[in-house]
Amino acid sequence: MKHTTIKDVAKKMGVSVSTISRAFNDKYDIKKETRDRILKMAKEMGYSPNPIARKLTQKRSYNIGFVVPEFVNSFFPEVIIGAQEVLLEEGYQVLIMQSDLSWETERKNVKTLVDNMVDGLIVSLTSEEKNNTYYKELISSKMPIVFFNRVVDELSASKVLFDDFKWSFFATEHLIVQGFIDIIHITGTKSLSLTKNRINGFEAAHRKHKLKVGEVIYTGFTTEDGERIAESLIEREVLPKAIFAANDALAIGAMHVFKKNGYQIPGDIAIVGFSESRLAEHISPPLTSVKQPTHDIGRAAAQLLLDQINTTGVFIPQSMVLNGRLNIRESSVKVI
Amino acid sequence: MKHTTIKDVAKKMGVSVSTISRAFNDKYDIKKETRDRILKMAKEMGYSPNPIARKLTQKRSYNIGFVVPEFVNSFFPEVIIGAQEVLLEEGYQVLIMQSDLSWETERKNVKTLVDNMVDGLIVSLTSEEKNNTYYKELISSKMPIVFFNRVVDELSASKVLFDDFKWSFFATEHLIVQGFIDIIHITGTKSLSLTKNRINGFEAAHRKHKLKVGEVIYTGFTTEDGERIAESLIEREVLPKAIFAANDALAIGAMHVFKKNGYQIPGDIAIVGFSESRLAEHISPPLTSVKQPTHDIGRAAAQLLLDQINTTGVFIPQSMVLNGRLNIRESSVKVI
DNA sequence: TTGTAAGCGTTATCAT
DNA sequence: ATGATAACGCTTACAA
Repeated sequence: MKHTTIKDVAKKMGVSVSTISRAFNDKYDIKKETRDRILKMAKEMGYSPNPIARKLTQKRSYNIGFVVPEFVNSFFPEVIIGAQEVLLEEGYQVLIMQSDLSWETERKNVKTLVDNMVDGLIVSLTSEEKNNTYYKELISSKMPIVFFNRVVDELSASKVLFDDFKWSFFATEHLIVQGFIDIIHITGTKSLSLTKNRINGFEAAHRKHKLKVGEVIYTGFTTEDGERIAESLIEREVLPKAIFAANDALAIGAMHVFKKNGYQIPGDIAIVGFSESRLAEHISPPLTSVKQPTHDIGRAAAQLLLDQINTTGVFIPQSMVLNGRLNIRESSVKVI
Repeated sequence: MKHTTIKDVAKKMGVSVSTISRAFNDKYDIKKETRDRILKMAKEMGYSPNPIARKLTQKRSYNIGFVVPEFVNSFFPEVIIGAQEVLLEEGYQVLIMQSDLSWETERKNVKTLVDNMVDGLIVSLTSEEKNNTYYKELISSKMPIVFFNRVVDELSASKVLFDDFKWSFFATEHLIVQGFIDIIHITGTKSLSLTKNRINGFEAAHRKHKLKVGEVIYTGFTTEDGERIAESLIEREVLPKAIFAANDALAIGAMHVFKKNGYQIPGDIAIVGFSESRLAEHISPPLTSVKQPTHDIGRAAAQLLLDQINTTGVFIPQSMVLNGRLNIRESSVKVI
């Protein structure tokens, strides 16, 4: 089964290749009648323009590249689905690549996508330091690109953001209001600004309530990291009264260890997570967590990207901040 | 920042384009010395061959397409990561597309990937009926392709399988041995053969133990489906003693509803899941489930695909069946 | 309205 | 060992 080419169709119909081409690209003058005839014949012969060849002459590929640091947690898949909804609607296909938390892999992924001439990119960084000059060049080469979740200020591109400071503040304040003092914040990669913002929110809540600012412990972002920290906490003389974790995986890992060691949650220690995962309401006790609007983040990123793609003149990068919600569940509610 | 082309380099170095080309494709005769000189210069100028143009003349793209029905549950992401491990090693990039449980989207995804000239495809079907003739044509057009998880016998391609019958049998037998009789099996899409195989295993275990075969209830594969079924079960006069769910989402949904209505698990009703998810050991009570070797499924699929890609003569499709494990946890252990 | 032919960035065949 | 040039499948001035 050889691929039918434009020439085959042209020959068969006794017209020139350009006529065929025109039939497939509405913008040229072509008699409606002949166009219909060509399209019909093409369908019969199973012909459709080879996108590779098309890309070589044109600019557009109608493919969008989506690069995420990982996708085992449902956060990124949910964002992707949101983006895909609006992109498919507009006739774009979404090519997804995951970086396995490695900036080298991320770099390769972006390169592959760019080489494949995607019309735009939606990216969440693995690192906020490593690929910056690369992205700068990419941006100044006019590649439409939108960052989300893990972004860096320095890059002048559109961004979809979440107010980590604010929601971290609310989450912490919730614990304080419930009467838990002596709260520890466990968080992941130090260098990410979402980490910094969450820490700032954590501290601000303490200051507002005139409390001594709680300890911050750095680790990774996985369940295993949460377990490790909980174990080290248990070895201490006194346990904190509450833990505010920078994501649900961390919270769930810690919770697991505490329960295994006979501690009551929230009785002995209360727990709050962040970026609510699917597990939150199904684990025991149900986990209080900050819900990010994953779906909408994806949709917004896609929209911003389309705006940029469709802008002919100079494009001014936009930043959008989306709103969240604190879902209060049993894990953080003071038992009397 | 225009893209540097082969001509730019050729002109700059005063050699012909073919020499440059040769330098980048080892297989040609070229003096080592000049090749090194060219490669060095190319790097300086930031030149690398344009893969689009390359694809137009060659066959290979060194891209592999990966199509999954969904990826919110961690099953597919884990498989992808496994496959990516071996593929990246071999210099391939992995383009992922998700079909959103729609066979139309799946069809478009595969087409996009094929149009982009991927060297091979790894696919898990959304439906076992819908795209068959399409895949048949694809296969007979010599596109290397490996199916996994959701496959159809009819298609003669390599497959990575899991012995659903066997593990369903074991899971059911475990419940029987624990003393639970009156077991109900809830399962998803009727038309999938993995569904049928799991049902067969469920029934075979009953027959082996000379028990009346339990009821089978069809629904979808989501947490919400599990919740709905549990509710309808509660409305009945008598509750079954145990539930064997065809996946963890279903099990967890059902569990959630039972707990909310005050039923003890496993006291009032025992539960077993399938395709162990991350949640299994973190929910309460921890869920007994059949663990599939997700990682290895991915690796095996990738290996099979590479074998096919690297076979010059006729390729004989291979099928691999991977082994699982029944992780017994609290949710299915008889309380005395 | 349609055809001719140059060009997109490579690789591959044939000379030299 | 290297250079010229056709070819890959398509788009797009430019002509007709």
